[in-house]
Formats: sequence, C-alpha cells, structure tokens
Amino acid sequence: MSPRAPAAFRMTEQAYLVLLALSPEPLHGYAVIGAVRDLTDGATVLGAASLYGALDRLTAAGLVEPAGEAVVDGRVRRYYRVTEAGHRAAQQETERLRALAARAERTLRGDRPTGPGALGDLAGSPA
Amino acid sequence: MSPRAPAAFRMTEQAYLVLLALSPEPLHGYAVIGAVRDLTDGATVLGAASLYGALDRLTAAGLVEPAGEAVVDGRVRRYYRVTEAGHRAAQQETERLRALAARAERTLRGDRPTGPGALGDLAGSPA
DNA sequence: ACAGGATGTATCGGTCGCCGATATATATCG
DNA sequence: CGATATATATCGGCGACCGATACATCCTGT
Repeated sequence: MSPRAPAAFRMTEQAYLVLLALSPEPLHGYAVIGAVRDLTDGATVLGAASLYGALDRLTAAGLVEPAGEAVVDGRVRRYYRVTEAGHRAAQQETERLRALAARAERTLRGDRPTGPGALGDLAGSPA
Repeated sequence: MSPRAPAAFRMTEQAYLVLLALSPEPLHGYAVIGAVRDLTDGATVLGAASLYGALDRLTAAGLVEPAGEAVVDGRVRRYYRVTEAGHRAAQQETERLRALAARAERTLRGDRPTGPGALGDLAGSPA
C-alpha cells in the first residue's frame, strides 16, 4: 500500500568493512579508506563515492552515527561512530561469515554434511 | 580503446554460493537453489533470476560449465559442473572469507593488530 | 611563485548485480 | 479441474558500486 518503503538495509561486504573499520574507534571518512585497506591487506580500496554511500546507508540504518567534527590543518574532518546496534550487527555478520567459511571448507574438503555437530541439517535431499 | 570490455567477473557472495553448491557434484539449476539454502541454513534462498544470472556469469568466466541434460518425469534438467579454475576460485574465495572473519573477530575483540602470527601487518596507524 | 601531490569533503552518471513478477510446460494431489 | 511442486527462462526496476569530477587547504619540489 505505501507507495515506496525506504528500502531495507542490506549488509553488503563494503558496508560491513566500513562498520568493522569504525569498530575500534571513531574515524573520519578519509581514514576509513585506509583502515579498510589495512583490514583487507590491500584487497579492497574504497573510492570516495563508495565510502560515502556506505556511510550514508549505515547511518540511515542506525548502525553508525556522526561523532562530531574537527579542523586539522585547516581541513575539516567529519567523524563517525558505531552505535550499539552497529556493534551487534558487526558481531552477527562476523559470525555468519565465520560459519559460512567453515561450512565451505568442509564442503570443499568433501565431508558429507551428515557428520555430528552439524547445526541445522534440513530434511533429506529433496530429490 | 575497445568500445566495451566484457566486464570482468566479480565474485559476489551469491556467485560464490552457487559455485560452492556445485562443488561436491554437478547439479541442475533448481537443485542449486536447495543446495544454497542448505549451505546457508535457510538464510539465502535464490530466486530463479538470481540463480540463472549467477550461472551465466560463472559460465562466462569459465568457472562452471554445462554438464549435459536429463529428462526426469518429462521435465528437462540442465546440469552444471565446476571447472578446474572454478575449484581454485572457490578455494581462494573461501580462504579470503576465512581470513577476513578471523581478522574481524580480532578487531571486534579489541586486539591490537601488533599481535604475533599476524600475517601481513601493515605500517603503524597513519594518524 | 607556482605546479603537483596528499589530505579531506562531496556529488554525478553509468554499469551491473539482485530480485519480484511473469511466462511456459509437465506431473501430482485434492 | 484448479492448485502446488518441479523446472526452465526472461523482463523491468531498484540500488550498490565505481570512475570521474569538483572544490578547498597544506606541503614539497623546482
């Protein structure tokens, strides 16, 4: 009925990386780029458009919030801070990735999912 | 100069999940949906458009290839198989995710990246 | 003095991945 | 005989991503 819902937040990998980079301490935009590059060993280098897009979406979702400004050497720095909900989301997504990677390693190794400790094993193969 | 490069393959999460689902054995499209749902404990349920889009891209990138057809109960099944390059890509992406999740857990736990065993520890924090 | 690069912010436009909806066909169940 | 499940595939729109661009300030090299 509502003409257009605000489009639910999607935890993309880049949004996750930004959230992760801001987790230890508040940073300003430009510093986030470097933090993400370090986190990924240089594999992911955000451009400005990607960075601010991700920050906007994270802010709109309430996972990140502005944390004041500072002027250093005449240049403005706008800081961002992870909210409580943001910390929870970061931990949740991290656990999801860890579980997925673990499952993937087992799958690639050739283990049948019938082993013990397999959390949610669904009903037998549909066919 | 070439007017349009074929757009390099991007290993998105969904493409990765499809690749992973096909790794143990060849499957037909519809079965991949179920396999991905199982792999992710129901978190990711592909629609037809997402599935065939991912299969097309994986095939174009040479990570997956057609593996014949079969008619079961009057319905056609088109099978897909992971290529050698596909297996390598799957292992590589799995390792990337594992490393990222591990780094993320350390980051969220508050560990300084100066700890032992940290593979690529970059230069000290820029600021 | 001035050009160029690094720092720092932000927006625009195009490409492309994702996803709901839709279409077609067959077998099965109520 | 319609609904549901299996199985294929495409279309159209939305939105994430990214290169390019713009603007301002400070530092360095020539």
